[in-house]
Amino acid sequence: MTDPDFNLLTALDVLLSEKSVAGAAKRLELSASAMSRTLARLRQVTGDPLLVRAGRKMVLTPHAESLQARAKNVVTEMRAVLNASPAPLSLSTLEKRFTLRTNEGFIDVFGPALVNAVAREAPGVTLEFVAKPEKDARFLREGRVDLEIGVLENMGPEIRLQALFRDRFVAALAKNHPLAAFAELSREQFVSVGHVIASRRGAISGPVDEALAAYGMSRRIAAVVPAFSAALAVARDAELIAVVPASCLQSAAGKEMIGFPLPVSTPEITVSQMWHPRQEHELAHRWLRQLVRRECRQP
DNA sequence: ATGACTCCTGGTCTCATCCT
DNA sequence: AGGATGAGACCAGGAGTCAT
Repeated sequence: MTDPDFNLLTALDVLLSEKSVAGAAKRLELSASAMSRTLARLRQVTGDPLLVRAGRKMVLTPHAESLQARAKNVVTEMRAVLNASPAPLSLSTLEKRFTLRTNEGFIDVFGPALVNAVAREAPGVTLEFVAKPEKDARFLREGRVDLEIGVLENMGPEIRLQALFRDRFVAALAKNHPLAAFAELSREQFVSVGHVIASRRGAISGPVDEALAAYGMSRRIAAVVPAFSAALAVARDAELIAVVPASCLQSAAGKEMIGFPLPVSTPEITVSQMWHPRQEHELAHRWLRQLVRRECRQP
């Protein structure tokens, strides 16, 4: 059995990302005709047209879309294997943009410290924080995100993971709330006040409600908001309780609140940073991971 | 070991076709 | 009409084979 031509992988990666024979040819410094012939060989090897006409443009077939992320990974790995001694990392001259996918609560608490640390160590680096409406490993797989930060949940077996800190939920009240004068909150006090909860998907029941149900109790949900920062702001001005991770109390909104241990038991959460294996040995990415770990020590 | 030969791969050039 | 794509013709260079 003969191996396929592995040079085709590079061409496949560029063709799928450019979605154009001419564009891929330009990027690989080939003629359009040569690129066209390469595409023909790829079609023969894969048994799929890969790129098909759609008016003046070309579009990917479903099979090509399914190959896109894998091809990119393989090419990156291949380059890493063949470049045994990468150039040393120079932080002072490093020009790079890292995309971090995380929730806004993390940005509120750790964003400023991370940005300051990056500015000190690598002034040419830009941190781009993007919203995380749902957990999905696709963004890491497809290389659209460099780091994902949050609580691990079905991210896929290949995703690399490093715990940053452990966190627990607390009941946050405005400092001028009548219950704020107490040393701790009883379960009765906890359910005597309306609650505002943060839920990306609009779910209004969680571990706290399950724990309360064990005592035959329930709380009144007065509002559901999409983010912990919004929950704190609403709780502060509407005399509600917001159940948020303790780390959120370090944010600007959180500093105006008092956090009480929950009167019911809920599991701790571990906040981790996650990345794709192709970034494992990349020096700049390794530096970023170390920086995030350092700046996110137990809040 | 070396040179001649053959085959294959991948390049350019050119032109036809398709689409806006 | 003009741009993008694809395919055929042709050429150059590398790799393998074989005789010397």
